[in-house]
Amino acid sequence: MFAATIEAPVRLSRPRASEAAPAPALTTNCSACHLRELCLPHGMPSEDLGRLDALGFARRRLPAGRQLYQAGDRFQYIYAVRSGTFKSSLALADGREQVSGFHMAGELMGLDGVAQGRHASSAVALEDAEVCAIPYATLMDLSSGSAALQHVVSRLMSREIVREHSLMMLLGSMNAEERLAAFLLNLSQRLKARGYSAHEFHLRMSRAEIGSYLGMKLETVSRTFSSFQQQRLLEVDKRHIRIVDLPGLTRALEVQAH
Amino acid sequence: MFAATIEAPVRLSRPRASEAAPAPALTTNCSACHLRELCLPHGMPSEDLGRLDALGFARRRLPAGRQLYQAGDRFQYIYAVRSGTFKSSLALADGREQVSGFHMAGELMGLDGVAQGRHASSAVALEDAEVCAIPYATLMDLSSGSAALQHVVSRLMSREIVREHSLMMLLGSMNAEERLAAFLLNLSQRLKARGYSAHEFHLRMSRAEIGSYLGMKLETVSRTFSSFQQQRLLEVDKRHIRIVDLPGLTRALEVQAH
DNA sequence: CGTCTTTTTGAATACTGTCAATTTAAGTGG
DNA sequence: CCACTTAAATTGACAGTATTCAAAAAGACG
Repeated sequence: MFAATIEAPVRLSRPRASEAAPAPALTTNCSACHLRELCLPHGMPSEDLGRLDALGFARRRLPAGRQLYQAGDRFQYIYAVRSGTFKSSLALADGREQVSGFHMAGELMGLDGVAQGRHASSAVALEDAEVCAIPYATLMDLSSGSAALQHVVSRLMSREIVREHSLMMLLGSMNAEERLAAFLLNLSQRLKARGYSAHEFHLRMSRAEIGSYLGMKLETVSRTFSSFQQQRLLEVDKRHIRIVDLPGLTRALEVQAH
Repeated sequence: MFAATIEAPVRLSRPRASEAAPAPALTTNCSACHLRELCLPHGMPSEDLGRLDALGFARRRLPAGRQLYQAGDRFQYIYAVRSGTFKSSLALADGREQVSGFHMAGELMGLDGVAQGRHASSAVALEDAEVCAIPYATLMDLSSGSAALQHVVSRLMSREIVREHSLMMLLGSMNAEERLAAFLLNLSQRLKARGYSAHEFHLRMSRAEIGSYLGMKLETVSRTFSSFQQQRLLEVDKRHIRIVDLPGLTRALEVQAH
């Protein structure tokens, strides 16, 4: 059963070419997926890939702003982003939220739910998006028969730990310029890995969301963007970013005279 | 093979009652361990516990200040703290370090190494300490035959993710007093869970290490301790801490008028 | 076309960091 | 046993960075 509080009615927009398929709406075939090198199947031998295919993960479309899951919801699925961008965030006691990550195609969400059997964070689509819903229990069953799959899952969790390490480092020891530079360079790399331009892109998140993620106020984010522009490192037009001086931006990260 | 750069010669102090045992020096029997409810075996059915016992994890003693592993070292073991306290830390490009965690009896270290096959952080004993060295590959082999063990390991990794989440929140949205209060309350809880006083304890780490962990300078840590003392929340004598007003300290966390 | 949200920018404030001096504790060696 | 050295912690004064409050401009959306 889906957790009723969050699993929004799946609005399959324009069921294109779905008449022929016998399966209920869209399911995923990992071995044929264009994201396979970025996603769960990465580094998996083809025989195990076949087993993943057999599961046929259901796809879900979400319009911009829709929540995928919420902290406290029963944990059943991990989600692989197929398209669009998500933010995940934690709620503080007093109602504030802190953004804990942004996720794009091929990245997994929801691994923090394994610990308690309930999601520890919430995930929201920042633009129209699509995910694969991977039933965790099924994945575990499958991986007990496959050392390779087991390792892949463990490695993904560990990668999440490492990712958070670097964010901690950022939050614990960098100033505003270093934080924003790190953020932009990270985004740039991930976009490049997905075949997009590393130099020019559109931010899917607001200044407030960036600030929340980086541990600074939205005004400071805005000022830092302006400062980078004055330094001729960036050209900024609202959410459209052009990295003019990539080495310079990288230096903003390295030259830390703390 | 042990990674020669870090695996210090195991100095088995006083091999007590080891003559009779055929196994090389000290090994662990999880099912009889006084830490079993806090450590890896937590929540594991007894049959799986038996399998853990069969592995007989080697113990290692470390004097204060000795490194257990270093970032970049080949990843082979995860470590369970038996006694003593550890800090784990990340090295920054410019040589600075950031403390990413403190670990005490029953807690696991090294899970961040799974991702790359190399340790992503370093771990150092803050006082004389002892660990169980758990060979990761063996643990994986074992868990492919046991769904319960597999779940336990996954849950532990996920718990690490959640733990880091809360640290991110701390670093991203709290001021100095809130950070230190959160740190002390967390320590207090963990000590209590281990049968120690929740109100009075001895810090194993320096002001600089606390500051690094909390994303503030050592002087600010010191000032905040003094401030808590003036507010009659704590009594502080160097590293000896007495929590005088636990509810008050908790309020320092909740009353965030940001 | 008006409303609402997002972003930018300015000015003043607050908090934390920096630099420096002092105290205390812990070790070292004469 | 005491002088000496070293490391850790505290405290003060000042500087610098980020936050807060406020206002205006620019888009986005219905």
